[in-house]
Amino acid sequence: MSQLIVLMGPTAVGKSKLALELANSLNTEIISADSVQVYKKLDIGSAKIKEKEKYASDGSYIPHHLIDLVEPDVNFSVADFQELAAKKILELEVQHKCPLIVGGTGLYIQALTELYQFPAIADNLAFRKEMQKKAEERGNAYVHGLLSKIDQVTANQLHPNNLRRVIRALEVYEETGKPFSELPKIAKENARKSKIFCLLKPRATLYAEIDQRVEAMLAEGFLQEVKGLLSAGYDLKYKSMQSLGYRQLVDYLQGVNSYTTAVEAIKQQTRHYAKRQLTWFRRMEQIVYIDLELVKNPLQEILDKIPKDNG
RNA sequence: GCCUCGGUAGCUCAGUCGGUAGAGCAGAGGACUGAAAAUCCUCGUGUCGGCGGUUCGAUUCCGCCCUGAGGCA
Repeated sequence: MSQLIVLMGPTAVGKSKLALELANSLNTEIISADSVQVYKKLDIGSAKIKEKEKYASDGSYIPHHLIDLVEPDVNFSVADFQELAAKKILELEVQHKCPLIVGGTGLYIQALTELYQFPAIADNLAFRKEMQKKAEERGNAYVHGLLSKIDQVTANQLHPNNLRRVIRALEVYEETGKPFSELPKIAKENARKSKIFCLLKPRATLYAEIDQRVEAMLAEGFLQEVKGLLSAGYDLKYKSMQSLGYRQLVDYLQGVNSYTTAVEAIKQQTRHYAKRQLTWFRRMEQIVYIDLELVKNPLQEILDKIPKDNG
């Protein structure tokens, strides 16, 4: 089994372009690890690569996988990603191509590199709703208290206000009969080696480029895209539409916000998001950081650090 | 020239009946196992425009000056 090559980095840092050249050099294909690009029709706002852009500088076509998997009304999850990515990785290995994972969704990447194990249960939406209602009626602390009774360890780790995850832990208990903290979490015995590269830029540069990219998306017709999605019946109740940029433009189109407020909010929240991504990356182990402002030839730098016995 | 209201954290502003000040936003740090572009937690010292006066003590009261907005001539 070959090792995984991972190229990650915060939003707007310039992953996609470098990924094309890297994939070409390694004679392989790209597996995207992006929680929004999995949705069809969310193109401009997710900065999805266009068909005509999937060519390396020497003209070679680079296939991209795990993009456009489901319609916007399907709720896609990490577990889905993990399963599909594993399948795709296997397919590439059969062709003696080393899997190249490219993306910014930390959880998705870590679910792959650390082989997270997820309990084999279906979403219990009714249960979630019920708990939500309890929280509204009796407070977050009450629901957190319910968790304390059946799983003190997880309860201690979760802030009572982090309702979403408190409810999830309760749901897992409801479905499996076991406390969330006692489930096996990582399948270490099957762990595969991975070489992880993280692209960086100084914070100020990154933030300036985020602003520019938001403007570029709007110039490209982001608002039209959101209008189209809304009129096709995809609204904020779907998680795809709760993605950055989409939700703010929906707010504008529904009269909640002015256009300028919406645009400013997109920029701000994208900055916050980039910061959260960096926090996530920082905790991952054995990351090779590539500062794009310091490294002259990032492609070469990466290639030099990939062990030759690969693939 | 006169009158009125302002000048307090990077921004918008609150406040101190005189005991050196606090919110929101921005920004920073963190958590994260089936919503993750989601969700959640933590972090606020700044010549309180300047110089004087009164006072044990002034950002707060008084005077002058600088400065912004509006009004009257």
